[in-house]
Amino acid sequence: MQSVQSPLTRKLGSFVVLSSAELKTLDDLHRRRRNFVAGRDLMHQGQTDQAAYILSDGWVCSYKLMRDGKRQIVDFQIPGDFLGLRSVLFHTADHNIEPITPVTASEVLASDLIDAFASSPRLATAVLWAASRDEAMVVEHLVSIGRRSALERTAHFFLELSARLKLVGLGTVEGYACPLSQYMLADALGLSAVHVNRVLRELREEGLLTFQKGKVTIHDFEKLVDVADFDRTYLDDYGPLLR
Amino acid sequence: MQSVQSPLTRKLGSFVVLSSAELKTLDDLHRRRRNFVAGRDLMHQGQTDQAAYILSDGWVCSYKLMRDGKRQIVDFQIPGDFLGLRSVLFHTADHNIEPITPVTASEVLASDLIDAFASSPRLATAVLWAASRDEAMVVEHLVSIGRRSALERTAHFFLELSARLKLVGLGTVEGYACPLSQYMLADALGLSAVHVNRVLRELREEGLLTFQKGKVTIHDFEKLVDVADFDRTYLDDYGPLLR
DNA sequence: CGTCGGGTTGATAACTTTCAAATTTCGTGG
DNA sequence: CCACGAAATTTGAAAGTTATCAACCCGACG
Repeated sequence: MQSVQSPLTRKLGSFVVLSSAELKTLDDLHRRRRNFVAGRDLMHQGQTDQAAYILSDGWVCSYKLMRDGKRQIVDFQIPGDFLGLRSVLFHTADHNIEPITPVTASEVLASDLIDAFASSPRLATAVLWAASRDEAMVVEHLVSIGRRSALERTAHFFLELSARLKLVGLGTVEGYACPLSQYMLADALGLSAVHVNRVLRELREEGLLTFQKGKVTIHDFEKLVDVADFDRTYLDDYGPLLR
Repeated sequence: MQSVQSPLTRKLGSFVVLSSAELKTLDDLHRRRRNFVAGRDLMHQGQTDQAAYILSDGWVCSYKLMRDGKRQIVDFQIPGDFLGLRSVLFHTADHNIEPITPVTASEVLASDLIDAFASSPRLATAVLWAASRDEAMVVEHLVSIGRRSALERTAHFFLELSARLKLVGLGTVEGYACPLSQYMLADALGLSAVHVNRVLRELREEGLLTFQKGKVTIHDFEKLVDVADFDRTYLDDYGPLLR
């Protein structure tokens, strides 16, 4: 009987009411804990037969590398997120995963998932929901990079992160801890690091938000939402999941 | 007993060997045919309780609109593709779907899918694989828009389309029919229509490919792959699916 | 201390958009 | 079969955004 919920439990629990049996099943997925150091890839493109993971502590990023060395970060994962679900299905990873901080994650074999789903269809639905939500986020990143200016895009990024972190108890309306460098931001936003720096300065000078020393402080949530054309229903309230 | 395979059957069949019972099940999903005219949205953002569809004839695009009217096309769907799978799961569509040509599609209810999966787990795997492949494509579009130049991005786009169309018998190494306007291309590639036009001219003048009058002609596949930094294994040969 | 990885700033270059206008294509009705 | 209008394509010129290059600063760390 543990008193502290895992981030995954907390996230799924906010969308589906979980029975104690389901809580136990979720808990059991967290056997096989692994630790990883920052900066050393945890998975890379082309690797076959990787397991999936549930991230319980720390941040990672999923990215792709181009021939010429440029990279595009597809998404950051935070506690409660799955890593490499798609790689399991394909038997081959199509992207890299790099721990940004020291990371604790639970290895999940395909069979674990199948067993868990068999024991609770509601859990299966919840996990599928989580996976679809991840896909919706990738789509939103695509829209950001394709059609938002650097400023709008950056604002949107921090708002999305804020919504996600609040969901697992790692952030408030005021702000949150954010261990990213401006280089990583650049690779995620499709910008150069230099330009990210300028955009951050502008956000700061406009009184919208400050990102300094690993901390994001939101000064004016409403104006930020407006600048970013951020959809409030995007992650918070994705409609009734189970009826 | 039909002599011509549906595009979906053809696509799935190229990755999983399907038994005649499975072929029959797939065929049964194509009850409830619907026709749609070009240009009139088939699904739009916020709509609840949409069915999913299997596209059997024509092209559609999935897109999102911004407040200021800009739009980003997330992907085009061609015969054999699913439409709106994610919308079914969320009970709410998070994007719009517009028929680009007159379209024939089969409506698929959630219950149809569940029944089909129950009758054949292999089919379930195949469909999941198709969904993951779609997600992989969105990721690749993200990379394209984030880190490839307009020329590279456009080249990559046409190569991807080529690979997809070949899979359902609608294209050859030489080229394919492509009913897109330069405006749509622009909305998909995150460029302005004017610039798309210039890029197309450059591709033509470099002897790489021609896109004119609804036809794409590939002049130099190898050089195109090189320019686009296109991964040959990307869609053709995604590793052994079922073992 | 000395170095090294961020972060910051200015100057310049490159790429892409925007605006405007001409040209071509294509569907429709005469 | 032709004429007409709407839509799509094409091109030039100018403006705007973002990248690149080059310094410089700063704090962490051996």
